[in-house]
Amino acid sequence: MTSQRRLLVGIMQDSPSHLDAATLLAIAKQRDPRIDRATAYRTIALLKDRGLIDELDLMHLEGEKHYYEAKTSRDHCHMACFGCGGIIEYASPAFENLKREMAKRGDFQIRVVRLEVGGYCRHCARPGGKQ
Amino acid sequence: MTSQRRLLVGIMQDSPSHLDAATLLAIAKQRDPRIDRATAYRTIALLKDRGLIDELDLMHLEGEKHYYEAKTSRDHCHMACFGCGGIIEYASPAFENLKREMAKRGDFQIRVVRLEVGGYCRHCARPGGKQ
DNA sequence: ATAACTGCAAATCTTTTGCTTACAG
DNA sequence: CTGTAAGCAAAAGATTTGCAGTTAT
Repeated sequence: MTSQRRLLVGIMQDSPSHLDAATLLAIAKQRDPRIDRATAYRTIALLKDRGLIDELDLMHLEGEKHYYEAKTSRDHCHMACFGCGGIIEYASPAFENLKREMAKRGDFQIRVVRLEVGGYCRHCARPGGKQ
Repeated sequence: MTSQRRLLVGIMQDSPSHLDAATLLAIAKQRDPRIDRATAYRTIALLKDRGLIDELDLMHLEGEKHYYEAKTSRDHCHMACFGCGGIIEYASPAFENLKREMAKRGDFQIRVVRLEVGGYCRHCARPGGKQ
């Protein structure tokens, strides 16, 4: 792995939030101004292929871009609030069970799982809305 | 709902497969040649807001476009095969349970759920790959 | 009337590609 | 050496927007 790739992976691991390609590139440029967009995108594609990062859409809350996060040991889902734009991560045994069930009953070799939920968080909850 | 919207919804309901915006537009144009791209996109956005259709990415198997399907009574997940490009739909009580659990334990009013899985189907299964 | 919908053309935004030079094993 | 990676500039693809004219309530 080259230094540029290490740099990009490091940024993703360090970041507390989910970064889109443009933001990731901007941060990388602070440390090495000549990193190019193409390099960022090519590296992202490569890391995604190797299963080192996950790609998210976060319900396209702000445009069509994608977000990335370093893969963690435990898969988790993302709940995106249409009210405040916040992202809540959620992991549970029930999610693991569902994955196992899909792999087995669906006879499918799972490589990537993406579970995203859109709605309203505790603070933005709508009085009327139940589900 | 205007006639154009009815037309677009009708196409989505009738289609056995998942349509992207461009294909949807092409089909609609066969019936009414002056429907414009903008109308298709605006209608899609509106239907999505009202919860009448679901938007899918299908793991971006062929580019960054989105796919749409008329909302069904039962949420289901989509398994996209990296080998043959096929899409398998999968619904199960375990999925429903997970949704309930997320809403309750995460204290979240769910409006949209999108569960997409990428990997290899029965026919494209890789000898070595287990998960 | 008043508000919502449409077509058309142009713009925007994100991501990808071709090509040449620079590096790493 | 030989293949892979990086920079640069231009292209491609999907979706959105401004505006003027049309339709529906």
